[in-house]
Amino acid sequence: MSIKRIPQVVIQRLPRYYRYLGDLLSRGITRISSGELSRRMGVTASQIRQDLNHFGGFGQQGYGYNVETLYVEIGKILGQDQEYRVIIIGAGNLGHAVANYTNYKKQGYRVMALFDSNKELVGKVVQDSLIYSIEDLPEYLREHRTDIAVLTIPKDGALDVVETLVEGGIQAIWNFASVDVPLPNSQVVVENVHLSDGLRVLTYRLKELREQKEHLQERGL
Amino acid sequence: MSIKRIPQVVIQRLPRYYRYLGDLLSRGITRISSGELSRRMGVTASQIRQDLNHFGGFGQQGYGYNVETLYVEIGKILGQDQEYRVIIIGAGNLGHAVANYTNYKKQGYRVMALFDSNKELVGKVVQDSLIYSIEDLPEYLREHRTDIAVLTIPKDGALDVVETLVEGGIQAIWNFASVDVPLPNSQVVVENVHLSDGLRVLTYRLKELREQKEHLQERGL
DNA sequence: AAATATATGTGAAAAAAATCACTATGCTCC
DNA sequence: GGAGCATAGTGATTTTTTTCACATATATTT
Repeated sequence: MSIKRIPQVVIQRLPRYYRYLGDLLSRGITRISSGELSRRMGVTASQIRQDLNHFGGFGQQGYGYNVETLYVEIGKILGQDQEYRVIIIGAGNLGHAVANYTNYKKQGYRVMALFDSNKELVGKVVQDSLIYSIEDLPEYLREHRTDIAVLTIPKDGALDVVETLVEGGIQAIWNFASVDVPLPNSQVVVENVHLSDGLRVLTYRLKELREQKEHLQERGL
Repeated sequence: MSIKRIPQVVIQRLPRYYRYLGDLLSRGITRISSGELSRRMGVTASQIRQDLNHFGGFGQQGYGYNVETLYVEIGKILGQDQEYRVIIIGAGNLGHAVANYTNYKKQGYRVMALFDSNKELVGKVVQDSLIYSIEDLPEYLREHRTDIAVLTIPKDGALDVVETLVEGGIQAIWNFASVDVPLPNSQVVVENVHLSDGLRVLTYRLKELREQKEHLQERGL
């Protein structure tokens, strides 16, 4: 109902709700209350209700939420009611992993092609998709409508590839190259993934945990 | 100086500062001001200064920050002054990718072994590390001090493996299995990675972008 | 059919995070 | 070595996010 902008933090929480609801759905659970969902997810019920309310009332007082309805509605918000054509630039292990992962269980993403600069890989097939030479990318983009490009290449060539992609009309880039891709212009959206960031946060918390332990030991516990 | 707890959001931003500083360092830039760094990173200078101040004054008025000092200091905060022994559970594409990625350029992480349930992979070598049978995991853990376990397996067996890991004394789990691992107890830290969450946020923003475009077209622009 | 229990939606309050704006310090250049 | 400039550190303010708490609506039970 509201014209008010949806806060970014809320958007970032939606995929997690979506996962949990999908899980409930596959287990045959048809109804869920914010309280029960909050217990399972480890967040507050209040936050769940407030988040969902940004998009309108999906629930019913005294009853809760219908799992399927809520799942579908959040899916729509996230754009999961459409199919996206995906290409993957970089057919190394990570490219393969993403190809597997993305095609998995028909989630609305279709990997159409992979590209690599290694001539030995060109012509091979991954998950029903062909690996092309990176040199064929401009031509491919001219001939095939493509929604999302995934970058699973080392950082060195990454920004050049981005230029090619943007010139070829790509509107969304999922970037795993270890370099931040700045927004080339307002006609493109970019999601920069830095796996190592998560690993470093983990290390921080491990350090913290160990320090805590030491403190306890010092006090003879 | 402070005993005050560091906000989680600040911790999550540190790895990004760390990356940018590492990049500056490798390009021979020895000094940087919060203003200049803010321009490069696309955040406010104020936020940078405030974030860093949680850990004490690393800068100097009228000069800025010494890139190397700041890099090293943030590294220490993140626990990058130590080496971590890593094992990878799941030697598929993602496991391989993480093995490559984690060992890269001697970043303080050493991949010691991989484990897989596929007998055909057992005995092979990835990045100087041997692939073991998953059945050997308990024994391995008894004999080798290990800091971090990475889970790159499908979600089905994931929680069982976590149990084995925790019983074996693992304190940190970096989980790529498509299921949230709840904190088994307060002696373990877990970082759940859901690649698809980022993809869905990207899709949301792509949808938004396209809707915006449509609106503009309707108004004849 | 009434009574009771449940659980949403939401305005208000509280807490957290980000930004502002200024002070004081040390650098740089003349 | 002094003047002016640049910039960190930081208290105050603003904005954003989260949580609280309750009125209302629906379901369920007796």
